[in-house]
Amino acid sequence: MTIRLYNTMTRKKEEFVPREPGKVAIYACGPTTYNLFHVGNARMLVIFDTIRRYFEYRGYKVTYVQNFTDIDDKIINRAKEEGMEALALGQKYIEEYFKDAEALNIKRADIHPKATEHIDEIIEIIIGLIEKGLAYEINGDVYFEVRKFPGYGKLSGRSIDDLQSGARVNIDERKRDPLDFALWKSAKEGEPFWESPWGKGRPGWHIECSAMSLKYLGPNFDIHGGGGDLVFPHHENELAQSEGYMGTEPFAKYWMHNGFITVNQEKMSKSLGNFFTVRDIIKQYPGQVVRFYLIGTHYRSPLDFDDQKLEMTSKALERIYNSCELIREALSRTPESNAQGEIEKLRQSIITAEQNFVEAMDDDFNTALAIAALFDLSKEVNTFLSAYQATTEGHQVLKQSLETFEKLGQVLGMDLLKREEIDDSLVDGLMQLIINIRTQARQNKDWATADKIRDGIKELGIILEDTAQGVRWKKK
RNA sequence: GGCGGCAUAGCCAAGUGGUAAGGCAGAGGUCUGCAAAACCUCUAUUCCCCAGUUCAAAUCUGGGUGCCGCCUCCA
Repeated sequence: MTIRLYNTMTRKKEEFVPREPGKVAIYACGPTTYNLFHVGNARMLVIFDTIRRYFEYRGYKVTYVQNFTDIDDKIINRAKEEGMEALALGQKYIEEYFKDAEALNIKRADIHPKATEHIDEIIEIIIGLIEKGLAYEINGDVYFEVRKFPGYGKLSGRSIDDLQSGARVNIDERKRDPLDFALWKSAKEGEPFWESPWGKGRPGWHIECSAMSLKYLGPNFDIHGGGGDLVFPHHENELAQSEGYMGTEPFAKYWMHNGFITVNQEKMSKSLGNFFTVRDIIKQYPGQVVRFYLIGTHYRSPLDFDDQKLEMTSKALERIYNSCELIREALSRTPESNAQGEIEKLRQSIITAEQNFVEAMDDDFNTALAIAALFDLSKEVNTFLSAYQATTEGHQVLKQSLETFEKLGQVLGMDLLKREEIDDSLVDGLMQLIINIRTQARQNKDWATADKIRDGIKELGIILEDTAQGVRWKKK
């Protein structure tokens, strides 16, 4: 079985054949660091993190690079508003980035390069492009000449003429073609700058990613990813520069793009202002719920965001948490070696679950289907448990199912063995007290008091469960 | 104007030729002091509409309708 993935370049699912056997080199365009990131950004981050985890699970040695664009117009403007240095602002939001990423269980990339730390490499590529006649300088600005690169438009599936007919605004008379884009921008008064052969200035957006991906992954690396809105112009331009500079193709073997998060069916974006930051959402929902929600839909489909859906996701996830908890409770019982029941069936279910999981993920990372395999296993486990007499052999297979939940969960970046709660030690303490009082009442068969307590705290959003192993409580 | 995507139950969502996964919500039952959790059963004769290809279509083709994205910074 091999992994198949959808390549934006060919608009088809293709079999994944790595550049080097057993290794995968992935580059994903990360966010511009002028703000806290929102759910839309989170989707891209979680998806590529999951893809990376899956390759690792399948035994590949992965090199995952995710950059930060830490210098550009938006950062400069934002810095002015906040009265900060542009570079310091970029750095600040990089730090904030890691806090939210951690909440979503997004692993650190192997390398997190920053644009501002690769100015030399960028300049070197621009020089090369000018030498090859693919770029030209005008008064300290350097532009890439799209007409000189024959393949321009191949990624986004458009011709230069199509693009021009729909071009909106902003025709710079100095450019040879309206679609020519900046490789180097001369610095205006008060802007941060670096020295270059064309004077003081800073790099254009697209060239940064060419420089960083080529530096860390080399030519013809495996997967280049990002949000669907980067296909044009960002990735198209990046491709043109990189292949033009290298003189070989392809720059990247597979291009992967995720669909957008929408709000009321409209794309969530910083520019529309209809965004929710991860920082805000995780005040109400654990990061694991947010992540589970993000991978509950295939990565190329649009995903509409609202509270109700997080609520549903939270309930669904609860099902798996419950299963794992039931297993652990069962395991805490002392096994008596006797009858064997449905052990073989459960053992088979574990194998089937993992097979289905792999099959789903192999098919263009179908996380939604992969999750269904976990639900199936959850059901099998619960069924097994409902008539379980603790046995040594039974314990063994239960342990195995628990390990499967853990392992496959981790591939998705989920810790299924631990229900994540928003911590609150005061509530924990109070709950212990309340449960003790209620238990006392129940022992006295004072059902009225017991029910009054249970109904009362339910109003407050806490559910009590009386189980054979004791009282459990959880937030609704 | 150009390019691309999507349309599956009350809701979310898989499914690219073989007769509709999974989750949430809902109904009934088992269990329980009563609940909850868990388990069992049920909940789309049908996949936006119309034609066509085929023994066979949610899946392929043509034509509609509706929604969305890209063509400007955006994951």
